[in-house]
Amino acid sequence: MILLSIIYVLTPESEQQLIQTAQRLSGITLGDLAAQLGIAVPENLNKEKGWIGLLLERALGASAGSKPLPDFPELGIELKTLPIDRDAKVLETTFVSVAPLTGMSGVTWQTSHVKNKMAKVLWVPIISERQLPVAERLICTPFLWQPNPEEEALLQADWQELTDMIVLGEVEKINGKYGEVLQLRPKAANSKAKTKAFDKNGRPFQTLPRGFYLKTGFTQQLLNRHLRVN
DNA sequence: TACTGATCATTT
DNA sequence: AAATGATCAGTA
Repeated sequence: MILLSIIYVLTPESEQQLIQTAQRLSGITLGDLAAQLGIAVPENLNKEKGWIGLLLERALGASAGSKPLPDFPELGIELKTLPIDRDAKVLETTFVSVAPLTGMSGVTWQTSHVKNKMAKVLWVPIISERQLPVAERLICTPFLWQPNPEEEALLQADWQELTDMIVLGEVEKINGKYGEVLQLRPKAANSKAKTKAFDKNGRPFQTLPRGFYLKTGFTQQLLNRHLRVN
């Protein structure tokens, strides 16, 4: 008798189906998953930092490519892997979206990329300690999250503060310390990458592209809630 | 050891 | 160049 593959290669047709498939991945290693998908596992992630995210996208049937859409457009769900250690401590910040530095007149929280990306997220925690070989890293129980009013208020406040600074031409004054739960940091190929922004006199200049990231304390709380529930 | 700034691959 | 997927790694 042949075991049914736990791998889902077609796009899920419902939220429940997606969650069910994700749940069936929990408890298996990245090496096992990659083998079933016929994908080679890198020695480390130095040159393939997004490898785990792409692996999970394929396993769950996310729409391929780098389109400006949620991973599961029909379901309005974004997929995020969450690196944790064996004690369920979050190890990294979570990239949300690139930060527009121009053409933001009229942009509000309601229409922001941050709000829309974080509207509904399927989090897949991965025990991903650096010392652990990539193939041995372990997929944990996924959970679907929608920001509650308090969480959304936190995100909105930080987004507003950071966006206001950008609009005022103070983007280069921003560092990772700003924001309680959401920060603005470089998001680029290297420190020489440039994109257009405006200075405080409204004059265009070239600066490092930035992105919004969720701080680890925030994602840690989301995870803790679900650990208590489960 | 936590955190911020730097960096890597791929696709459009 | 900008979007997708993130983690690396030096230093405070």
